Amino acid sequence: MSEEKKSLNFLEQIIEEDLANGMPKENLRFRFPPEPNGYLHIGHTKAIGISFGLGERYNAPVNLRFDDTNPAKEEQEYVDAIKKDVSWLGYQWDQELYSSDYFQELYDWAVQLIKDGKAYVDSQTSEEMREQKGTPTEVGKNSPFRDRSVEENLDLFNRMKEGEFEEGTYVLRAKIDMASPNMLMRDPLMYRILKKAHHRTGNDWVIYPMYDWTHGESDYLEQISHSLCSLEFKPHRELYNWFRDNVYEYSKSDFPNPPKQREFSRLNLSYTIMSKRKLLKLVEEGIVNGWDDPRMPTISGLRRRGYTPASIRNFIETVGVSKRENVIDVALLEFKIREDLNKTANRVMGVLDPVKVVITNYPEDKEEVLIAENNPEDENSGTRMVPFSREIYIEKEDFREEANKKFFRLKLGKEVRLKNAYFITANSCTKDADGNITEIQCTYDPLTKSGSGTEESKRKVKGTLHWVSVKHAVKAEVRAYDRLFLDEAPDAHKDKDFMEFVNPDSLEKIEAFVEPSLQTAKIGDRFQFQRLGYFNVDDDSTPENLVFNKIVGLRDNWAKKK
RNA sequence: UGGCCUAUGGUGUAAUUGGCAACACACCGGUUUUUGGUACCGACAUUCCAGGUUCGAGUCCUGGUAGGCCAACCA
Repeated sequence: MSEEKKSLNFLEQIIEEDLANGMPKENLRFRFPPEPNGYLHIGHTKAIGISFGLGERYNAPVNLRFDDTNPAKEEQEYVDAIKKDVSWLGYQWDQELYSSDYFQELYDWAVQLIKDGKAYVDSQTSEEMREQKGTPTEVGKNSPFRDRSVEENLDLFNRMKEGEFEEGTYVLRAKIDMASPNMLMRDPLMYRILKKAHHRTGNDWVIYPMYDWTHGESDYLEQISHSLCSLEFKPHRELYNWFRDNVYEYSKSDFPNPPKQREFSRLNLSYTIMSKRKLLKLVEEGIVNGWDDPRMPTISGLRRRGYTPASIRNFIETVGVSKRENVIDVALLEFKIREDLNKTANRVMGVLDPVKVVITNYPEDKEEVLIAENNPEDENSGTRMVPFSREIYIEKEDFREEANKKFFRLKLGKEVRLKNAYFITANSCTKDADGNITEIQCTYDPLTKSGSGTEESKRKVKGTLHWVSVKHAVKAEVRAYDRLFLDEAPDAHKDKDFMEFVNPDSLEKIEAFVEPSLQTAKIGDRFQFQRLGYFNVDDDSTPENLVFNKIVGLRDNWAKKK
């Protein structure tokens, strides 16, 4: 057993240190805590991969906890989508939990804090409170209601809960320090009145706990050992600890293990955006056809596009974890799906931009069935039959009347190999009135049949073309995608809105011809269209109208040099 | 008139914690090839700057500089 020495990332180092300092391994417990207010995207996959990855590494449970404290933005639809996405990625959570499950417990602890003089009801407007809050460089001022008596606070808080007051009239605040250099410690809100139905608790509650109060205590109730989140929550850590330490005093016998929050940098991907709010805008404005549009960086979009869970997990793994701002080149993601599909996707032939080739010395009515290897990378993938006849389609760009030596494809007087078939030589071509080539006349060498073992079939030629027999071709719609944004970092411009960089030509619908074996392809099946790229069968596809998505093109050194 | 965080090739992550800067992607060049794919080989860095400690510094110290986050009854 050769142990590959893999260096630990900083989170693993923290855990190893805790373990070394006496934390029992059984205490390790993690969580992934999405708010069900949108669809998961590739950025979330990093957070998912970190916490679930740690769970796998240390054989520790990982909870899926929905952070559902804002009924105004959350919906069951999102809960369902998130569960589907996490499962699809191949992760199994220990318990499915909801912050809303803890509303009563949270309320009781809040009452306790009030009794201890550590929280108070404020009756100012949000504007007034904002003014008193100060700025990062100026200390804040105490609220005039900061010193209300415990009795009055208790009464008010209870009446808030009972629904006696309108939204915006009262809030519960933690009494900490209005002069703290950390804005979050300047008497943060714990509860606000929200008279909205919650997707799980319905109308049971009209006061809802805020993130900071909820999140840490949910971690605590679940006895999460390491609460991992992204960097922007770093300033929240002080408050996280304040709440945690105060509550700990009330309940350490029931919940002996205080959790700790640690932060890592979130994932950014070039040529796209990673903000639920902005992604929602693309959906709402019809820039894309929904959250699962194959151009979206959402998990559901990537899934529909044809990405495999393995490719995404590999991607996340090689991206790594650190605390510095980063932008990952989308080329790495593309590499990961090619790497996966190269080994697993069967090869087929499809012509996206066809021009007809007539093999003039091939008998009019003759048809033969050729044997084609499904996947040269996989011995067990077998072979399939591909029909051949006198008339075939090839790609327009695979023929030129004349071209230099660097052009390995078909040109007049030159011979190329047809993949799995024969060698052909172009003799002439016909054009329409505009000079477009409409047909190419070739002759074939009958002795060069692929797999026949003849000396002729082993001739070396520079070019091998993919093709589809005209008579047997199956029509299919191919959707080819370009990046959704033309700028490398569309939402990083201070002076420009990300919408300005939307690529108007990110979707191209192509009427293509594919080989007949694809007639029976099922939704989700992935193929390599030889020489073109990887494609999958889209959800819209039917046996009558096949629809393929282009997942990603093959690496193309020729295109680069042109 | 602040607090906190972060600086290693084009990108991202490493560096046995003070000992030959490594891996992957991208880019460039080559070999193989019935995919201009795959595979394989090669090229690609004065570790943000300036001082200091040390036989030895990406790592420690001092001082700068740059970038990020923090003023929602959002999470």
